[in-house]
Amino acid sequence: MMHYDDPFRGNFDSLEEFADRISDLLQCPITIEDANHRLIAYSAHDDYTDPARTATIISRRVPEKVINSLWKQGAIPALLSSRDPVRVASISEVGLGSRVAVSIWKNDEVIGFIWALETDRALSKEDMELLKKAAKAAKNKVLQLHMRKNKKEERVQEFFWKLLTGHIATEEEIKESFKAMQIPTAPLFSIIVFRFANEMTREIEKQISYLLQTTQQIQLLLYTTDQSDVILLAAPKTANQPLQEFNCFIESFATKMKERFHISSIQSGFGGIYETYTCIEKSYKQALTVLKMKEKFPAQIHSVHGYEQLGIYQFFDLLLQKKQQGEFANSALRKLQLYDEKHHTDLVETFEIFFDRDCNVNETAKALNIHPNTLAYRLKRIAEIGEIDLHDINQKVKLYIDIKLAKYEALH
Amino acid sequence: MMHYDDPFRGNFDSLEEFADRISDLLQCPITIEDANHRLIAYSAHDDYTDPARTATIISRRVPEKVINSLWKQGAIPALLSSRDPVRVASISEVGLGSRVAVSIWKNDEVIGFIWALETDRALSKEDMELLKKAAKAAKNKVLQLHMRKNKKEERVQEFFWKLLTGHIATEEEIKESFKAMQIPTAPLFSIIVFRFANEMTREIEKQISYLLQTTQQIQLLLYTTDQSDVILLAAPKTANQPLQEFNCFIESFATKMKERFHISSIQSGFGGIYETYTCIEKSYKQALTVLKMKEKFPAQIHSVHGYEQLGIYQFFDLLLQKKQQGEFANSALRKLQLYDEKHHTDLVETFEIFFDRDCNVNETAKALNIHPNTLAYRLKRIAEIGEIDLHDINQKVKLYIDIKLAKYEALH
DNA sequence: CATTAATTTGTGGAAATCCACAAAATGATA
DNA sequence: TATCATTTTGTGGATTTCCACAAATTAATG
Repeated sequence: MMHYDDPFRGNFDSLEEFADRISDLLQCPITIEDANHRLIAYSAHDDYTDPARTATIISRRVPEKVINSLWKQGAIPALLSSRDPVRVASISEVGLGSRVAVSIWKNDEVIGFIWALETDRALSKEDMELLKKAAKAAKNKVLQLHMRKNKKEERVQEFFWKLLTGHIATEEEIKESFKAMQIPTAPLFSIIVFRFANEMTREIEKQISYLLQTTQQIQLLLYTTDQSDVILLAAPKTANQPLQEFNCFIESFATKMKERFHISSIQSGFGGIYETYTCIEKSYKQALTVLKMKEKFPAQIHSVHGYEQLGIYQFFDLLLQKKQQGEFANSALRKLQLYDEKHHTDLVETFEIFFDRDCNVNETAKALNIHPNTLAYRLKRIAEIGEIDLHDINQKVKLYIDIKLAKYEALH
Repeated sequence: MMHYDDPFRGNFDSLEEFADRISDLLQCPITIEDANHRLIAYSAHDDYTDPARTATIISRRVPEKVINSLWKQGAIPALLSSRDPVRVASISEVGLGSRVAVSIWKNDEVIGFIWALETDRALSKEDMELLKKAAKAAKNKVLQLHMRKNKKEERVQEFFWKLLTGHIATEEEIKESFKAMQIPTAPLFSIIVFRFANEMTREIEKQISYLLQTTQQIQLLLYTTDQSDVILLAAPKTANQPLQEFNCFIESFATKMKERFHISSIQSGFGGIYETYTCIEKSYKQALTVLKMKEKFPAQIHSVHGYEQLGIYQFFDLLLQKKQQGEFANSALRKLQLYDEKHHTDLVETFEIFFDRDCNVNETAKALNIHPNTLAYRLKRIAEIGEIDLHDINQKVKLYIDIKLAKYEALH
């Protein structure tokens, strides 16, 4: 094998040609990916590749389970923190053979990776050095793609915000724009919003973007950020159980953010699942409603992400408006509140928890740390003082909603 | 028809002559009233007038029920706020044909009205302009009368309608009027509405009036009728149990009407109980809401008269609006409805009755004429098919409300 | 501080609910 | 018509709830 000072000096028409060159020099299959593990180029003269590489080439991106393994096992973190080649042991569970990888850098940012599969021999020190040089040489080629994508992204982002704010009126106009920007369409979709505890740094944003681009649980159509919110237009993979798919995706996203980046306390919500694009604004608003309600009623609905699962809290904004106009007086609640204040009792809270627990005496007593008979006594008093019939579901539900509504109002 | 610059330039000996002049120009019957709808003058050359006009001329005042209709329908408010002619669609219930009216102004005060009946043709733009000129020309003549009668009290019924339609803005103004008309005031009050099955005859109206005047269960402040409704402004005798007092009064009123006059099937409702008179309009609307809800949900709330006792049905109008905008999708309900339709089952109804009966298994089973175990089985199926947790009160309440709301929508 | 009312906890038995299982009835389908 | 899945009804026993009563504790008041 000959070693020039710079074996990649020449001009290459395409990255494919470049990949083939590396492959020739190292005598092993080469794959080049962008920062989001999308396939950019691969060498063609190879007679053996492992299942992971095959799948990557077929789907033009690295399979999610492979990415996950590489994260867990530490390869990707290493590549993101060092400019030196990294050897990756084989991971048979995901069909990944032993390989060496190096990251492609532009200033302080990773913009891609080169992978060299060790088919029949381990790469030597010199080979590793060569690979490192290759990464440097690939920089400009990859950068061009990167730049192009960035420019396109900006246009797309603006378009997305138009959708979110309802500034494109007709379905056709939207569909045309989707086509023009080569955004895939989907029969069903919803807006997902992730809300972080703090405003995101450039760094975190990149990591989130990475996670989203590489997920395969849902189909990501569009994506943008707004201060501490990450907003997605996402489609379920199948039309069968969209709610569950979204929920799974959200859960796993939160888990990954925690595991990989130690970012926890992410709140999330998604709006209604629609089939017409003019509903995007509505879905976005509903997603925001979910987040708002989670903030106000963390105990009741922390495990809920979908607008539909909000249940009665869906219409609390509406009710609050009316309530503040002086409608919906509830003298039962007023009497109970008065009594509570005067006698330092907790009748209102007792009823609230009682109803929260599906009117189950034992559970409620446990939750309140009181004897079941005490609860029975209190319920009797609630009926007397509030002059309500605790077997009349209408009265009960109204009182419950009014209690929650009062809480909601107080937190406003 | 000739159009002078001012066709009313000449001097008229009387307003009758003036009315005839307008009638000649517009080729339609003309009536001139003062601000209190007392007849001042009318044209004589007409061969057709509608019942409302006939009655007005005979009694020298516009019949109460006609005034009431005009308030409710918005014609009088429009005339009081604009100097332009207003077209009033015919109101057949009170024998009022289509007409155009214009108000007569002195500075910022309305001192009278001119009515032009559209007997066989609609008035043109030019005719309307002419009418407006006539109103200006009539000012001085009417003013003379107005001055003479200025001190005379406004008629009570019209005042009541102003209150009911929210056309008196300030509390003080209302209080002054109460004093001026020697209507007693009360610290608390509400609007009660009785709705009869048919429009009331003069005879029945007299009997009702008698019953109301002589009751001592509540204090009757004001009283009017509107087609088949009797509308009261009533105050409780004591501030202690106003709700109960109203309920008792309503029950006993219904009983008496039945016993003495064999009139049954009276629906009744009363609005919120307030202490400021500016809430009269609100209380009236709430009373009407009670009646509307009783009509739609007779089984649930037939024994309820007060708005507060409506419970969750208070906000059904609000929710329906949102529902029709495509919010509040409930996939659980959709699945259950689908299943019911496909398999001729009654899962939705089962859940509805179950929740109606406070989730009591035995009672529900009895109500549905099924074995308690059958109910248990159905509930299990409801949980499975609707994918809901029957111990999650939020999901249950939401499903219940959505079922009732769907019923409400269907009845609309 | 004594008294009284209101609240909490404890006990036990009647009533109900819940649950598992089985048998019977019904309905759809081929 | 036979077959299979679904639905309804029945039975019995473990568990829970409901209710009445009583004792103990706490709070409020003069």
